[in-house]
Amino acid sequence: MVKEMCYKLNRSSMLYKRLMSKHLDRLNITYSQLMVLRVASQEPGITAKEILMQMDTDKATLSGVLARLERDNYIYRVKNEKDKRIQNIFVSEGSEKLCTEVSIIEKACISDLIKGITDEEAENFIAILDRFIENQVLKIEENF
Amino acid sequence: MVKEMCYKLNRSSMLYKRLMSKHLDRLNITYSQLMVLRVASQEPGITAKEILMQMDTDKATLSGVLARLERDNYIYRVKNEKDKRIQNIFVSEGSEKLCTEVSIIEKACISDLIKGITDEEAENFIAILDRFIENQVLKIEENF
DNA sequence: CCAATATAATTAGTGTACAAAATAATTATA
DNA sequence: TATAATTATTTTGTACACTAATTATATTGG
Repeated sequence: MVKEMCYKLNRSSMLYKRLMSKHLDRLNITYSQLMVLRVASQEPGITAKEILMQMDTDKATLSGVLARLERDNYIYRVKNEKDKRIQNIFVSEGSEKLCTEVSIIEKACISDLIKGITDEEAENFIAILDRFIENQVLKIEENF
Repeated sequence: MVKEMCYKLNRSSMLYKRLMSKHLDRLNITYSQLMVLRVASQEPGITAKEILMQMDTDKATLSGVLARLERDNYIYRVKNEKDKRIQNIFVSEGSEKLCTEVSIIEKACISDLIKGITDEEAENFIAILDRFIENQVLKIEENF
């Protein structure tokens, strides 16, 4: 039962990435990059560490994503003078526009995915998923 | 709402892979490899094409997974004489044992994940997830 | 029979996830 | 003040997902 749940969660996640990337290709940005860009645009001067805390991803992965965002001029980084280990991250001009543009695409992209699922069902679904995720986090922490 | 669902599905999927890979590390096999090995062990002489049809993954990805499974002696491949484009896949001795061993680990690993979720809730959850996945598949096909 | 087409599988290239190690700068401690 | 520990980030190495292109073989229509 749980095995089935896990398998299907994985499958759904894979399908979502496949679907989104098809649409994002045209804008020359990936889903992961976009997620980071969104967080960064909310808080000018944010550091990699702070992004990490908000996103529960891996620091090495984030490092790569930031490098590619910088390479493609979506963000720029400024060395912090007080603490030279830190770089402050700022989104470039136009990145904000890109974010809203993507939001529109995302809406269109996911609009049909709730077909045949009522609001109540979706709510119950999310509630159970939340509990499941909580259990997963606990289990991971317990196995350090 | 759907956006929240998608985000959480991704997160749960990521956590599951993280959790499983921690346990599988000891056995020197990855989750993807295991999934393929399981399918292959069900049907001796299966071809890559047939595995693909059962698993909805990418043929290039599968090619890599099979190469690593062969490299580590979990499977071996025999050129088909009738159609030389095809290789028939067989699992090596001991792979069956590995599969059952992993099943035990998997059970222990996911046992706590349903805590606080009743059987009925899990059933409803899977039913909605199935509908959601169906919609995703439709949407992907529609955007070719 | 042969050129066009289809099929099975691999290769090359990009991006992502994660572990482990390295680097560089800061802070705590003896 | 020298040394140790911690922190922020990058680098390295492995595995995957996906796209596009390629290789090798089979099949088909003229």
